[in-house]
Amino acid sequence: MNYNITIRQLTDEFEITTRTLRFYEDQGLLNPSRNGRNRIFCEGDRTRLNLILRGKRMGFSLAEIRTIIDMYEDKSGERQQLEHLQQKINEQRRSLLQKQADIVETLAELDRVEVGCVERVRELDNG
DNA sequence: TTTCTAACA
DNA sequence: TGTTAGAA
Repeated sequence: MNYNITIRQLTDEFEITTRTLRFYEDQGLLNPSRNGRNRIFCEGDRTRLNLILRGKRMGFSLAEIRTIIDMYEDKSGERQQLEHLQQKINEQRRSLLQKQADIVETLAELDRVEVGCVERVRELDNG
């Protein structure tokens, strides 16, 4: 039921590096138990890693992911946890849409400047 | 061989 | 997060 796996097995399974796992631990997203100095990961850690990776796919920062996961594991107040996650999702969506709009604007500016360049070159060629 | 910590051309 | 040196 409750198995222990090495850092290697976990990195192989999720295609990440040991450095990444240790980094997540440093950031407080993971806290595997220890066998002496070596890290021992259990099912809970594996589930947690899944949530971390999912959070990354949604574009959340590790700090945001940490708070979300901490709430997720806190059995009390599931409704509040879900509402918090929805709020973060909305913020993320708004942020991405804004970036998308900014890029569209920048692209349009590039087009305008390019048109100016083309016109000026024609002037030089003609006169 | 594997994992760990710590540090950074 | 990558890479790597040196230790356990």
